[in-house]
Amino acid sequence: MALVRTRFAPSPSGFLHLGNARTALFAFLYARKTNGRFILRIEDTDQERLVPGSEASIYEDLKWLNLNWDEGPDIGGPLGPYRCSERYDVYKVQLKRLQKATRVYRCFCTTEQLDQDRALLSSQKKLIKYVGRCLNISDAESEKRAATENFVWRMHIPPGDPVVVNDVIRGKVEMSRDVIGDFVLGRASGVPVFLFANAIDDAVQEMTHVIRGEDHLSNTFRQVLIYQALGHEPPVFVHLPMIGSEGGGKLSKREGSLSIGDLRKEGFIPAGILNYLALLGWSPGDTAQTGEKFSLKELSERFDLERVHKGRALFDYQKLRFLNQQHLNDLSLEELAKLAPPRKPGLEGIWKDAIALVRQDAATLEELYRIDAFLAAPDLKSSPSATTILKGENPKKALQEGLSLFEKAVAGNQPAEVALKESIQAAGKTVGIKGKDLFFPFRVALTGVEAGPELVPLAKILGSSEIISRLKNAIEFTASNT
RNA sequence: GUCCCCCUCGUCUAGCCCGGUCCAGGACACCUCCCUUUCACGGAGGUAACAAGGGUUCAAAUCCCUUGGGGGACGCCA
Repeated sequence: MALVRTRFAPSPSGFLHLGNARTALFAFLYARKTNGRFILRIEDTDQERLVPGSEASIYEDLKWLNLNWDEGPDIGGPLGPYRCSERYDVYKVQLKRLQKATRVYRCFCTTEQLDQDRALLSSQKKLIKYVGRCLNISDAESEKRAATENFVWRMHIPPGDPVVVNDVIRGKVEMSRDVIGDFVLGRASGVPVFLFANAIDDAVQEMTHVIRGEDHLSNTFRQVLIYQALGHEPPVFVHLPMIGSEGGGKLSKREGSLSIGDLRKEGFIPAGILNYLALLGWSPGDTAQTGEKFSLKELSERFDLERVHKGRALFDYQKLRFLNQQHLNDLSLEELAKLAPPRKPGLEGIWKDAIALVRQDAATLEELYRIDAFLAAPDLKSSPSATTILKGENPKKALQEGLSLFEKAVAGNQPAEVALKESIQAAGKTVGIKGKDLFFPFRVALTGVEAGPELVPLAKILGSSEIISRLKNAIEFTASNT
């Protein structure tokens, strides 16, 4: 079997989104699985929609995800260039070939005319396609008008057998020729439209598998017609189901958090995102036995096109979080600290110990920074927990007793964490309280809240003088909190 | 409107091709309990689905048809 070549062909008109990223992932996985090649091609034929910087950000996001390509605009390759805007001469040559093989004619219709045509057809509840106004203009007249008028090249589709697309996921799909209108291949300037450039590039760059979103399925019939006219064997088509948003609608740009860049900012890591994405529309089939956690390497080994779903899948933030957490658990404290370094000065020395206290809770790197709230002294006045817990005689007495015991203990060179634990227990005995009645006042006094990391390890990080200061503050607070 | 595609728990899915082992299995979320002097983590349970209706068959989630619902396409966007 020939070497598998798959490609990811984004247009540099925005950032890499989840849907795109999954398409890239599947193309990548299939190439890796088959020891083939994964190619990146930038489809920048529409200069108007080009967003400066987006090409660079696509590279960055793909690299961050570890979806590395074997050929591409930045690294070159044997069948380049890999940026459509640098391939206009290729399209011109192929357009000439196509003109010899089939009817390709100039269309002088204006945008306004075409809009009117479509509006009319729509109101008549008819099939919307090109009405064929310019189809019968003679070659001589066409030539003449081309000198002064703007035009596009259209490929004529005469009646004939239905066009067949063999799709790995959907099977054999047919479309009648008469619903396919004469479509545009390119502008007078030589700039092709997507449909044409894309088909040509896939053919010329010897792609064996075209893996892309289902939204391209209806384009595929036109592209097959181009392949047939040119005498190219069409690639194997793989149209992936779409991803829908949590509410069931489109996964659109308005859901800003769904771009890879934003997910990265939210503290998701590549392994988690990739794992989640792979399971969106595909399943290895035996997850009841194996579980659902897979590394990129495992995915590369297990992936297959046959098990890709037909129906669309809805994005589920919770599950993304869950899988991200699973992969976060694999990271050592060193790695975590490197990926999520302290944001406040002076924390470098204790940072690893600090994040160790919250890593169990954290589904994202960002959630590691919850520890910051405990590292800073609490503002008891604005804490609802302090107002309710640090009330009455017992908590006050316990804190006072605890503080004095703690001060003695640390003066005797006892480590802060040991001193705190023993002081709390001793204070409880003296005052005659235990359990939550005893520990909650101390927890709230030290952190301001009732829920948080374990107190004793936290004490070790905070150090004795900080604890003393917080306890004093809390005692002071109890006096005013009546 | 026309064409194409799709439809198993709330969500992701296994099973469907090759009907019986499925009064449908797993995971996320949710609920309960255990662990825990907090929250979480972890552990043990639980609620919850074959879109509907017709066929075919001894037997249908699995095969066929119809209806319904959803998505995509119909650009000098990709």
